[in-house]
Amino acid sequence: MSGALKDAAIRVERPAKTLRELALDKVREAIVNGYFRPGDRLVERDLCAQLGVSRTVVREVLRHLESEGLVANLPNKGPIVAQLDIEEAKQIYEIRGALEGMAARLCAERGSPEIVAALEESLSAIRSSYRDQDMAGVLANTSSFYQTLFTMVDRHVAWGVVNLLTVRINHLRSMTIKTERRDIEGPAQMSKIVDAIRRGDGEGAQRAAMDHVAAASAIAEAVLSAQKPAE
Amino acid sequence: MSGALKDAAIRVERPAKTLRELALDKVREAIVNGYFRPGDRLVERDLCAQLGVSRTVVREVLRHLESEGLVANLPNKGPIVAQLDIEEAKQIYEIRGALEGMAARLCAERGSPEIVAALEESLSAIRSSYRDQDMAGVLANTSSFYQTLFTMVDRHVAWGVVNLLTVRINHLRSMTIKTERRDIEGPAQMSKIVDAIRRGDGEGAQRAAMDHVAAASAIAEAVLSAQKPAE
DNA sequence: CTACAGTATTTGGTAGGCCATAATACGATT
DNA sequence: AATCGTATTATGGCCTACCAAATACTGTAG
Repeated sequence: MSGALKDAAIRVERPAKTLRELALDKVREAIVNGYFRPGDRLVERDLCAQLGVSRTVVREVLRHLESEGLVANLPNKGPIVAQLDIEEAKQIYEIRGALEGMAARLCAERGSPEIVAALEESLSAIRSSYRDQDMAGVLANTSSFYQTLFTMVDRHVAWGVVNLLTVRINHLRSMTIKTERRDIEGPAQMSKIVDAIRRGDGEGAQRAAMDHVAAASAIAEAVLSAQKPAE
Repeated sequence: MSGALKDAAIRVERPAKTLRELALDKVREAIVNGYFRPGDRLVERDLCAQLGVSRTVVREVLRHLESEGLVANLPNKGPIVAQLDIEEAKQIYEIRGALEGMAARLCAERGSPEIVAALEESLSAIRSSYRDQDMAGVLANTSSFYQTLFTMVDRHVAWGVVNLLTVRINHLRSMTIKTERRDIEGPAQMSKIVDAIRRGDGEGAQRAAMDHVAAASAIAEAVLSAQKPAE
């Protein structure tokens, strides 16, 4: 999102986000990075106050988040932040494996150097974020790595699906990347994906991508089952 | 939608569902089976009148359908029924291939006879629906075939994703199943999936599932590109 | 200490109104 | 007649206020 507004720009202004979209982003973010914890009730009127908007807007936002799977609605009790159980998390990782594997294979089969270059750029950004202990940066750059994987072969729908699912496990992601040695192994696994793509090895690229999320899934499972009993 | 309401006296009328959900289903159905056509504007106040509910409800419904991809929102112009372009449809079929292939493989690897039995039941229901020219039945039973595939190995999330995507191409589905010889080839392809599962051949099951949606995708593409120029 | 009645909270849903913007119709001016 | 404002309308976005029903809470009477 660059602020391009120079010459020849018939496009004068930004889409002017509606209040609703602003609120949606705010609440989603609040959930995703833990300001609202799983199981917390999301009382409409409280949200109105906190966001400074009307119930109309809040209700639409809650509906939207509900269909994203971030919010669950107990009948006659109201919306709460969805709880992520371990089984669901595993399934989400599995689906990501299938789709990212597919995208990786397509990238390899296309065999365009631009793809490899773009992926390598993201990858090195990830490595440097790890060096700086910038965990938010790691997440963002990992995301852009995968975005490249999907969009370079024009798989926008699949990318949308992956994104939709990913928000639901976001807090897991931020835990997995902080685990021991993940700073080395994570990029190494992703590097394998890139290597296979460079070789034009579709099968290998797919396997490497699936291995990467499988590893993440295993870590997530360990993290989840370690913290469940404590809670 | 069965009209079961007679006996069972206690069973008064427990809507369980909120008005909102009722309205959501109604509108979704109206879109899915073509009462509202792609590109049609969905004017809030008109919908209020047609559904007999308040704007609040209508707006929530529209938001929900928007996040399902059935409705698009033009800034400053309002919601319209989403247009399905051919590229997007192909991507949806591709994703279904990946996920249904995954599910089929898992079914084969589990190797439980109940799965095979359940799938065969759906399959024969499909065949008999074809015999009766009951196209709605074909769709419903096909859906239940795949539902079995996913839920028998507890992949509810993936099934949810497939469902989400499927509504967007529903009218394509209803056209593909009506094409020449689809009454024979469709079930034959699905039968191959079942056979592979029975053999415990994960690889084969995956391939068969992917072949089946690939065939559907090819037909859909033909149908779409045939009707586009006319329009 | 329990049971129960009353009270508060909160959702689900309704009604209606206000404002901003886009499109369209309608003039008025040249 | 063609063009250039200017009402009007339609509509989305947003708000306030209200009500009914379900749920949770609380204090009191027995």
